[in-house]
Amino acid sequence: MYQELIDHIRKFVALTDAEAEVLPGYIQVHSIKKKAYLLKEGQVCRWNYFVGKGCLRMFCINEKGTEQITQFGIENWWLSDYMSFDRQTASGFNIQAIEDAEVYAIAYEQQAALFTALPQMESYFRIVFQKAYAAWQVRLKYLYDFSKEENYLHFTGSFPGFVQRIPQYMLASYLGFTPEYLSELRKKHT
Amino acid sequence: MYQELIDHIRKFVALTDAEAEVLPGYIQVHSIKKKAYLLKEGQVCRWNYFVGKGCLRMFCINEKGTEQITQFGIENWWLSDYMSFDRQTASGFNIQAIEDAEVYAIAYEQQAALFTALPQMESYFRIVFQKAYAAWQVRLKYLYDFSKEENYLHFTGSFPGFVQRIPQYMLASYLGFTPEYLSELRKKHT
DNA sequence: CGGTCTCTTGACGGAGTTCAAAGCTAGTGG
DNA sequence: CCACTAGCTTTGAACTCCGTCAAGAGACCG
Repeated sequence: MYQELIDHIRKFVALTDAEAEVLPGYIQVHSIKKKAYLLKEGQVCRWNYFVGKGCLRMFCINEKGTEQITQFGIENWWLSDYMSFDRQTASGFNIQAIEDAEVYAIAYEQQAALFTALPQMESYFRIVFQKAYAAWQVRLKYLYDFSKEENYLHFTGSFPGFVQRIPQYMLASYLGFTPEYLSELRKKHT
Repeated sequence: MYQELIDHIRKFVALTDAEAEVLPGYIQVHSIKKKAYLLKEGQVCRWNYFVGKGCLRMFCINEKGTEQITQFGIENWWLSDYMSFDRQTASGFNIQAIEDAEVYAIAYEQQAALFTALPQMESYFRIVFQKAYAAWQVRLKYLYDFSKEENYLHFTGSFPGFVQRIPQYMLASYLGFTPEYLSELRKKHT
């Protein structure tokens, strides 16, 4: 319990065992069944989630009524709609479990208290967000620089294990094209 | 001097006048001429830049040899290649001034000392990065959800003043299409 | 002024979408 | 543990958005 989170925090900042015991006062554990929703479009996003086990997806519904996946959340990754979370306004996203999952969740109202109790958590999140933003810059470079075919090859080459965990149509949605075209690419590349 | 930066910091955390006087010990001011480079592909990114005046662009060169703009940096915005900055590895990006600019720059080696001297700066950057990441999530939603035409209309509608500051071909590059197609869109929408 | 950027125009081509239908797979209940 | 069904994946044909290429017209700076 809390072990995945504690391990992750200790990769970036110091945290004594005594301090780690304080975490449950500010961060909850939620067990999520496959297909359950952690956030629905139109709601105010109350939680910032850390994935301990399992896999989440974040998506929105476009004007044609199809789901558009923008992010996956896997083990050791923080996921939330940060615009909605930060401003406590209605979200334009959905977050759903695509496997049974165990997540650690910080409520919006408890965030400030956590930073007061454990100031190094402020530092931890500074580092986490900086790295997440850095990863985004790289992702955007690929998105713009390469064709959809090249993006597919790059992604499957980089995360072969992950690709097998999710249905093809979700991969297609994440990469920004149709399941039909993905099928064509798969045939082409044996 | 330092006023734009101090004002920005004070939007998010407390900073006394005495503390503000410490900033020049850790953060430098650079005056940049139009077209000058702040970072070139292949270099290690040493600096994290805050734009006080002027406008920067971040771009990479794709395999066809054309420039692909991924971000602009305008007043009150932090800009850097955070992957290269964080890991001190070779960058895949260029950063260039597209107007004469005045920027505040934190060197990689001074970052830790700044956070020790002014712990609230850690909190400030946590907030800055969280908001930048939130803005990215929204940008990605638009990128995937809408056609290039809709993206063009949305961007020009949202930032009419900014669009007039930059050449058309840079706008086309940022939005992910060709100057020729942008020209077509402009004609179509009077 | 003259030359180099920048923007426009139009013809053509191709990457990727849409639609419809058929084949598969996996979960569920009996 | 099997059978049935709903959801997932594949196929193929028609179509369309947008890129490429080439050439000309402005616009800006020295």
